[in-house]
Amino acid sequence: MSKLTLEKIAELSGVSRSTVSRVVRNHESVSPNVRKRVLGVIEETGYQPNAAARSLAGQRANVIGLVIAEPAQSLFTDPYFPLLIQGVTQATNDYDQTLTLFLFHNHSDEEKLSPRIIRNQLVDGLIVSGTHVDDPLVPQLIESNIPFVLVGRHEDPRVSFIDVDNVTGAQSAVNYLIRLGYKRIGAIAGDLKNRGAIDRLDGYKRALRSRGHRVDETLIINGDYTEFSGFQAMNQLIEQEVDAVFVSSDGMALGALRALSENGCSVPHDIAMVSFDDIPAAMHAKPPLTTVRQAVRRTGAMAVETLLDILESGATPPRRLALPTELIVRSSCGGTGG
Amino acid sequence: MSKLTLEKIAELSGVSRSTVSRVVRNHESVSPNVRKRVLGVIEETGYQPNAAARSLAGQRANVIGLVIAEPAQSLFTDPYFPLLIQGVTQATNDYDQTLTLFLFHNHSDEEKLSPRIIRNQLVDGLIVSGTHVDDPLVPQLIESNIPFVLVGRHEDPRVSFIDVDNVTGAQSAVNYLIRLGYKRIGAIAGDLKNRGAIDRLDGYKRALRSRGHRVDETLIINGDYTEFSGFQAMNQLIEQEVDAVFVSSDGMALGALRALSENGCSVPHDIAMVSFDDIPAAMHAKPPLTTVRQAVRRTGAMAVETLLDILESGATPPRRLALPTELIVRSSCGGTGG
DNA sequence: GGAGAAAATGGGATCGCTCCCAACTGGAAA
DNA sequence: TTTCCAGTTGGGAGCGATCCCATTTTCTCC
Repeated sequence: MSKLTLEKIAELSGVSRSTVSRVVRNHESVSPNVRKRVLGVIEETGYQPNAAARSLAGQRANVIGLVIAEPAQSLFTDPYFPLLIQGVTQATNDYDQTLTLFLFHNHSDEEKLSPRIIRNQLVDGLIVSGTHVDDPLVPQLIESNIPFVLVGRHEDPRVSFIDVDNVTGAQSAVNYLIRLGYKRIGAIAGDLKNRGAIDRLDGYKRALRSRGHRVDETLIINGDYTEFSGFQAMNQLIEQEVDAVFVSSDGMALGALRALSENGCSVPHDIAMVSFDDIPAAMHAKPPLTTVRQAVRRTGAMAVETLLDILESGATPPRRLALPTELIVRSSCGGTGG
Repeated sequence: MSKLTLEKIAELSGVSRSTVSRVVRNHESVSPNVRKRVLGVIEETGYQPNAAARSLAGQRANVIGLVIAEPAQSLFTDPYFPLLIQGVTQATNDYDQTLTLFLFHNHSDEEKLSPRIIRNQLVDGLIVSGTHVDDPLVPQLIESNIPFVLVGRHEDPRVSFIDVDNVTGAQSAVNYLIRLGYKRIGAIAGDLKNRGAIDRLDGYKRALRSRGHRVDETLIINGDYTEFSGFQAMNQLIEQEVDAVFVSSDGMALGALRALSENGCSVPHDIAMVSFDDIPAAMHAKPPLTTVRQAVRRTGAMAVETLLDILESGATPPRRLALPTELIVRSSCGGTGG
């Protein structure tokens, strides 16, 4: 079949190019019967507007970009990004947007790709996740005037973001441990280049302080969100004789559990554990993990909705949202969960 | 800064639009000193060609699409797709291509998206994964003449694909069990709408037959690649008093391991296990899994390379590649692995 | 040194759409 | 009936590249 263009549809329905365009965009006034006729032809022929021409001529391409600026180690270890991608694609499908994925595997990718992303005009706007604190990408994006939504909060007041309330979530988890009577509560933190990891650790500290406990830095071990780093960190913590641990992600908690079991420690009998994320595997761990649930898919979908809103109504005022978390009680702390 | 176009670069370097275009595309003849001058201006200004204009005017947009036609249940349970995405993005970054991601969450997505993908001219070509046997998408793509590479083999001789040699891989795994002396070997299959799952089961059967064993259909349980389905399937198999199991994916093997441990069966003492994939968690399972490694990232990268080759040299003859697998011996079968 | 070929360069036409303004329509008001 | 205006409709002018052909420059060789 020959290539379908606006012009061809116009010809077939006996109107002009402009009118067909108006019908397709569903804008401005077109008389009902002309509209119906044109829609009929479009339906029949299966016409789809050419995206490239569209974005060349007008301002919108209906393409949004998802940037994952993570050096990607945990990309497959941890289901966070897959879930985020799911949420984002779900929403882009619903809103008839096309998704372009930019995944930085290392710094040179970042340097190579970011100018392209910014000046290419391939995308109408961007959803940006996995950035580190002080990531140079964010200021670059601000300066370039490209509309974008960050996943995770940011200090700059001009930035729109969707955040998960990590501080409060972590705080509630640690409060729960304190309430159950644990005294010597360690923490396994995530990669502290990461805003979320910082906030979770901050929540841990706040909970301790607000209940009159001292924060003992020797009880805080840094990991990097991988299962293995959780394993290593837990092995260090065991020597500190903690009676409970707050682990910043379920993925690391799984590693921590493995370390404990290899050392003959029973959970929660010898050491209690709370973690963060509520990934599917958390429920099936041994013992099932008490963990702070964050709605990752929801976050992705919200990011898309927020970006589309910005695209339609402008970037000011910046949209700043914090999604709540929920403590899912299972048996890894003893207590109510059984 | 005002918008950078070819014309502007031309002006700045004192040549014509066409010449700059030739420099950018790195085609045809341009005298060395002019080329150098133009490249200098491009470097200075940070010019990036407008992708939309490019694809409108020429034939290539340097955008390739990745279609994941999986109703996405296992998308985050199993690291297969994340790894594939990694491999693909790695390669698209290396080859200066942009990646557009199409994720079908359900059938209505597929129906809605596939015409758009095909006629939109958004992408130069497609990498298609997660399709079922008899998926209507494949014939549609063939008919539409859009260049594409399938991940996983396909009967139609016109289709180019990158396959993993699932039959041989499964066969070697089951042969290994047989060699170790196991007699009553069960199987937990993947979703049999899936070519790979069929092939793995086929490999299992071939191995049995080639060693003179009978295939007992009551020892074959179907799962769907999720951890939970592995758990359920194993619970059924226990009653069949098997002494070994071939599990079609590590994700299901993890569930099977859980079922066994809950039933007080020790691995490999009471029941031996081999599985497929060699995901990162396989190494950390208890006991570490003997499993067939498939190079998923490599598959993704190969798919990109193959597609680019097709884009450059035409789709005929179809490219058909099978990647080898490797049996990684750990301790879940007893035997050499310790 | 000049003819002819090859290499380098320039500019018009074009891709398929949106934007904008002009022109046409028909009904209400004068 | 004429005038006016809102509601429609049509078509020209780009958007920023590529492609192709025409033109100019440079090289080669007799």
